[in-house]
Amino acid sequence: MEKWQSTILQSKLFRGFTESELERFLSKASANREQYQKGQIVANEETPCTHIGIVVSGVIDVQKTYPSGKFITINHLREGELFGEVIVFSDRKTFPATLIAQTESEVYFLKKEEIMQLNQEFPLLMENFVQILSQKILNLNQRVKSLSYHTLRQRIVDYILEIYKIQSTLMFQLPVSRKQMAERLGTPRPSLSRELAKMKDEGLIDYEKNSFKILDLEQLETIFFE
Amino acid sequence: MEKWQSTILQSKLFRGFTESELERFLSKASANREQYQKGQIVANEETPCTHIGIVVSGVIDVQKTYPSGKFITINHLREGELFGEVIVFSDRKTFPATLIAQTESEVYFLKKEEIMQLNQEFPLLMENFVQILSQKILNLNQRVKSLSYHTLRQRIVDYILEIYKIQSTLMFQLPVSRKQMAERLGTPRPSLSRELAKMKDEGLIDYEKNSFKILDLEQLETIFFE
DNA sequence: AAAGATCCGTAACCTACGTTACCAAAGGAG
DNA sequence: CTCCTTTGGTAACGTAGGTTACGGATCTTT
Repeated sequence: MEKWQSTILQSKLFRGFTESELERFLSKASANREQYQKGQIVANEETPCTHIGIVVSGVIDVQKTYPSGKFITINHLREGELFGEVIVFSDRKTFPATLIAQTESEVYFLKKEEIMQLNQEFPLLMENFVQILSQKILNLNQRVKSLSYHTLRQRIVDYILEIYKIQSTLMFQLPVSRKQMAERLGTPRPSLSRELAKMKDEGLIDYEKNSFKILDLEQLETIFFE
Repeated sequence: MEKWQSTILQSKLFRGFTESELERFLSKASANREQYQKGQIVANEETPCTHIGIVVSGVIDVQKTYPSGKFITINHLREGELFGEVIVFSDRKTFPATLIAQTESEVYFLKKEEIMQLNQEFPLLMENFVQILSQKILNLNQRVKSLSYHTLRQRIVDYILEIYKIQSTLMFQLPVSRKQMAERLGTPRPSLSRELAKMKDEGLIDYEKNSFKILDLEQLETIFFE
């Protein structure tokens, strides 16, 4: 089995495939590999997207362009990673960002229609595909949730209640340092300290070092409604 | 064609199906409709999710429960709406929230395995399914983007640049009132006025009533990097 | 044990921006 | 035209929380 094939085998799209299954699949799909030089455009923003791509080798940058022409790199795609999987089957049929080879790269392309066709013979492919999308949604939901809190205290309470749910006890050890906790909550450490102190003052929680205790669960939850 | 069937036909999952196709589909799938009284639980939080549900009649509330037992209703599912579609194929196999009938309701269930099987004969089903997920991701991305801005000015600039992209001119008419714009940006109107005035002061933009003019595009974009 | 280095809490300061209030301009309705 | 409602600008105030600085505690290295 060639190297590019084993790379593809490791992508989430082919999870669970055996080597022979993959080879059988590849023999039925149209051979569609492309090479890119460093700096070469793989796909331009607003360009139609008709294939899913799997990075076989190299690194591909995802760049968002601003009206003035400046851009920022918002992601790096490495070996085995996918792109276009969200776009091909959506209403919006064009790339939301530019893909550009950061190093010399190779990409395997899989046409939308082929995925649908080969589906019968390789149901696992579609199952993987759907799972990739589902997982993405769950992650985004999580992200939206934490971004939706508009006060630091809400994020703190959310975090504390999460631990409470896992450990099922009102007294628990904080599994991380203050510094880590602050990072996780996306706030500077002094702000976290201050807010925790305030909450202790108000009798909502108590703590000493990393031993925490929830004093007023009901009250804690009310802050989500503010 | 019975009423419940035409309701299902209007759900996104069966978009593009003809009546006869749907009937053929339903005859091959296991008949799986359930009735619920008002207040009856359709699915409990943290309970395994093995089916996709389509609301045939009535309204079903989606409720998130807090540790203390209190809950909030985060969504209402009406006729033709889906649930479980994100969960069935993901790692997390359990419901993230409780489903409870707000009125007397009926639900059509479609087993995960059946979707995969009937896939060959009804490829449109899977295509619709994938499209539903894709669309959801795009919406969530949009949501994350706008939530990610942590200053009012960033949201304002994002909004202005959006109009600029559409109209492709540095001078344009604002298509909405200040009040509407403020709502869209999720900020009180006085805050918006103040910030706009500040930006005019700083020479970034100019405006008079609803006639806007971008004076320093480069400078405007830099605020995304702060 | 001494000397850094890292972690944590506290306090002072400052900025963004929500809130409220008030007034002017604009648009309808009589 | 007058009266009233809606819309928009401005200013004063309050608060959350980011920023910086510092001092004490804990941990590590030699």
